[in-house]
Amino acid sequence: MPSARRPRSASSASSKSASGPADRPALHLTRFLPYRLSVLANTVSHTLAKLYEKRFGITIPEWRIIAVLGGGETMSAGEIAQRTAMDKVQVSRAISRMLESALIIRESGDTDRRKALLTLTPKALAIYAEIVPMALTYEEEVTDALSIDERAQLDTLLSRLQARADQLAARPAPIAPKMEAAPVRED
Amino acid sequence: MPSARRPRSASSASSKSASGPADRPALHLTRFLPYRLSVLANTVSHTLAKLYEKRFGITIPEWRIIAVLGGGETMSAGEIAQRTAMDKVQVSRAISRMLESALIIRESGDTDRRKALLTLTPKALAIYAEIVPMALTYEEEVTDALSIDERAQLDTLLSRLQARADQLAARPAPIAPKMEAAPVRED
DNA sequence: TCATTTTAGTTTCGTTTGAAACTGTTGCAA
DNA sequence: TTGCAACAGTTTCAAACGAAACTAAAATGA
Repeated sequence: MPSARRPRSASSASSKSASGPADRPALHLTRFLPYRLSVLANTVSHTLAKLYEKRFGITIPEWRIIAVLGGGETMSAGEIAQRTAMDKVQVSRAISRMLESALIIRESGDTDRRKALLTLTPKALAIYAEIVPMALTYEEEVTDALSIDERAQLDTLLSRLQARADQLAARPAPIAPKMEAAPVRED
Repeated sequence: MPSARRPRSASSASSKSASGPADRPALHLTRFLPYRLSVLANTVSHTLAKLYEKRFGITIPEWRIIAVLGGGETMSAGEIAQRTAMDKVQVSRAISRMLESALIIRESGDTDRRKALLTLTPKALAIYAEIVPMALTYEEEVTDALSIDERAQLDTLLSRLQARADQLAARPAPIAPKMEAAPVRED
């Protein structure tokens, strides 16, 4: 059943004559990996976020920061950005919200005053302690849809895909802007 | 190797002697499914979006609409929303952008004048014809990281997870505890 | 029939986002 | 030293978003 293949005959479709829809490559969104990933990730994130947003009044970025600092460690905003895969703007904003709500403490670094050292407050650690079981429970509820073997497969697949996706993302944009045949541009 | 399990108890090496951190559940973001899905989906979507945003000046929602109407069909905004998994507001806005850039045509329905019938213009169909091969190529580049068997597995796993996630999302929120103040004690 | 509810889609409003510009700090090198 | 590039974070600004309110057109039903 998984062998449902997509018509992959993209090669000869470049004709502008557009007459024969026969060999026009088609794309079914519901089978298209980027779409599927996006929808799934959204469903999962939103469901989870609702659980803790209501309860603790924190957003996804704040939750992520709490997650990486939850062990009580101290780190810089840049390091948080790396570990949470958020960009520095997002981290900066989340931190200022958290400063206001007393979830985080910022101290100026001694050696390098550009880097601020960030640590969770006890209040945030308490949230962490409450939220983690919720999060793990939800994760388990989702993965309950899979057998043990499948969960291992999933782990492997996601890692592989992420590695490849990172690689492709790092690839510089096609060097030639290829404006030739700009068939769609009107202004 | 893929069966690396998550250590469900914190790494006991908590330097603080404070209380009993021994059995405090920990969560490593990099192994947490919602996070992994979110990062992967983002990487993939963004990389792909860059390919066509630059080239055609369309956004992700617009691309999705083009994708579902690319066969030349006509459908209502509501149907588009369903098929693209976007909400009606998002669809409405994407459509008005597309009307401005002459990518779509809106006709009032005969039988039901609430429903507008939407069809792509030739210009949009041309974009579709160009974008689909790009999109499929990108998808293949990503899935090249997987064996044939693994691609089939991925298909299965994603479907299962989506089904479960939908089911959990539909579940009514736990009887709103909705504590207004101090859901978390400070000490 | 006329009032009410439901459905389709749009608008509004406050928030969130991302890219780019900006501030302040450090490292480096002439 | 000074001068400048690189770095860490923040701010700005316009676009994008989501929830809820809104308009308009069916459907329901009394």
